[in-house]
Amino acid sequence: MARSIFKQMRHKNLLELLEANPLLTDEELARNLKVSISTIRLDRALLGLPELRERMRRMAQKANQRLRSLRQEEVIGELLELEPDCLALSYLMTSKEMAFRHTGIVWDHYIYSQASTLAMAVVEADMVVTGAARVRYKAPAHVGDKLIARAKVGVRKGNKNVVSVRTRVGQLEIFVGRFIVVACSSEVEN
Amino acid sequence: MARSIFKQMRHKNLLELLEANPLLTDEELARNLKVSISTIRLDRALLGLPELRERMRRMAQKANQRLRSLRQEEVIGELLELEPDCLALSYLMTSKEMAFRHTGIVWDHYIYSQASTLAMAVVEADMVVTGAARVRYKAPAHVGDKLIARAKVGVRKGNKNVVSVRTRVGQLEIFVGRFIVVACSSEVEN
DNA sequence: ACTGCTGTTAGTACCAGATACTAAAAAAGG
DNA sequence: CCTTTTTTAGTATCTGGTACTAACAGCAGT
Repeated sequence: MARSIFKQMRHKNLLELLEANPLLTDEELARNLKVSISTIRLDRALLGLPELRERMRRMAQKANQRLRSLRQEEVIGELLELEPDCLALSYLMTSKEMAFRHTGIVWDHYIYSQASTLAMAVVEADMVVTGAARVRYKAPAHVGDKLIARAKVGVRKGNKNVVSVRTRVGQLEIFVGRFIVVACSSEVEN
Repeated sequence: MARSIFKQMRHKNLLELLEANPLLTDEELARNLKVSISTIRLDRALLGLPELRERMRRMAQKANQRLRSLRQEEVIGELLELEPDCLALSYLMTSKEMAFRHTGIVWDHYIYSQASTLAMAVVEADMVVTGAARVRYKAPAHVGDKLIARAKVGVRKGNKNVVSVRTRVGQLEIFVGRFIVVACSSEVEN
C-alpha cells in the first residue's frame, strides 16, 4: 500500500513533465523519474498517454489547423455557441500564465481578448475590425476561474454593429463591455 | 535535358505540397506526384527537406513555443520611459503572430494590451488593477508596424487614476484610450 | 550502333521509438 | 514463508524513415 503512494506521485510527476515538455521520449522520462523505460511505458498505458510520435502528430496537426482555420482558434477561449449576428458564447479557463506574478489575479487584457474576439466572431462578415469599446471590470478574476463570456448583437448602423459582452465566473459577473465592431466588406481579399 | 524540366516542376510541386500540408508521408507524396517513393526520397535529399518526423517535431516545437509566448510574454512591449504617476512610453514591434491571418491587420487586443499594461505601469502602487476603459481604434495597424504608446496620468480620485494612452505608428495616431486604474493598497501581498 | 550521362526505380540493411506480450525479479504485507 | 503488487527485462513486430547499391530507361553525341 505504501508503494502505491510512490506510484501516484510518479504518475503526477509524469503528467507534469509531459505538460511542461511534451517532446520527451520514454527514455528521457525514465531517466528523469529514475525508473526503467518499462515502468514509463506501463504508466503511460495506465494514464492513457499517447506515445511521443502521437503527441507530436497532434501538436503539429493543431498547429497546422491553427495556421489556416482562423475562426476556430483565433477566438480566445473556446467557442461554445454561435448564432451569427445574434449571440455567441465562449469559455476560457484561466491559467497561472495569465495572471499577475504572485497575486493570482488575471490580467485584464485576457478578459478583454476573450470578449473582443467573441464580439468579432459573432458578427457575420468577410472581415471585421474593432472600432471602439467601453469596458468595465467589476471584479477580479483569479487563476483557475472559468470565464464564460456571452456576446449579444445590438443595434446595427450601416457597417457598424454594437455588441455587448458580459463575462461571468460562476454566478458573479466580472466584466461588461460594449464593442463597436466594424464590418469591412472584404476590403482586403483572402 | 527535357527531363530536367519535369524534375524542376516536380520539385516545385513537392515544395508546394509540403507547404500546404507538411504532414504528408513520402508514400502519400509519391502517390500525389505519381512517382516512386525512391524518387521522393531523392528529391527531398536534393532539396534538403527533412523527413516527416523531423517536420512534425519542428512544428510541434514551434507550436509549443508559440503557446508559451502568447500566454507568458507579458505583451507590454518595451518600456522606454517611465516617470511614475506622470507619464510612460512603450514600444511594441508587431509580428505576424499578432495579426489576423490573411489581412496582416493587427488584432485589437494586442494594441489594448500594450496600452493597458502601460497604463498600469505608470501608476505607482503596490498593486494595481484596471477598473474600466474606453478605447477607440482610429486606424488599423499592420504587421511590422512599430507601435509607440504614450501614457499620461490625469486626475486622481481616491485610489482611482485616470490614465490616457495614445498609440502612434509613425505620425499616425491609431489608438486612443482612457483607463481607470485602481490602486489597491497591497490587499494581497506578494 | 556503341558509349556516356541523366533521371528514375528497386531493393537491402539499418535505425529510432515505439507497441504488445511474456516472464521474471524485487519489495512489501500479512 | 507465501502472496500480491510493482517493477524490470527481454523478445518480436511496426512505421517511416536513412544510407547505400544496383539496375534500368531514354536520349545525345560521335
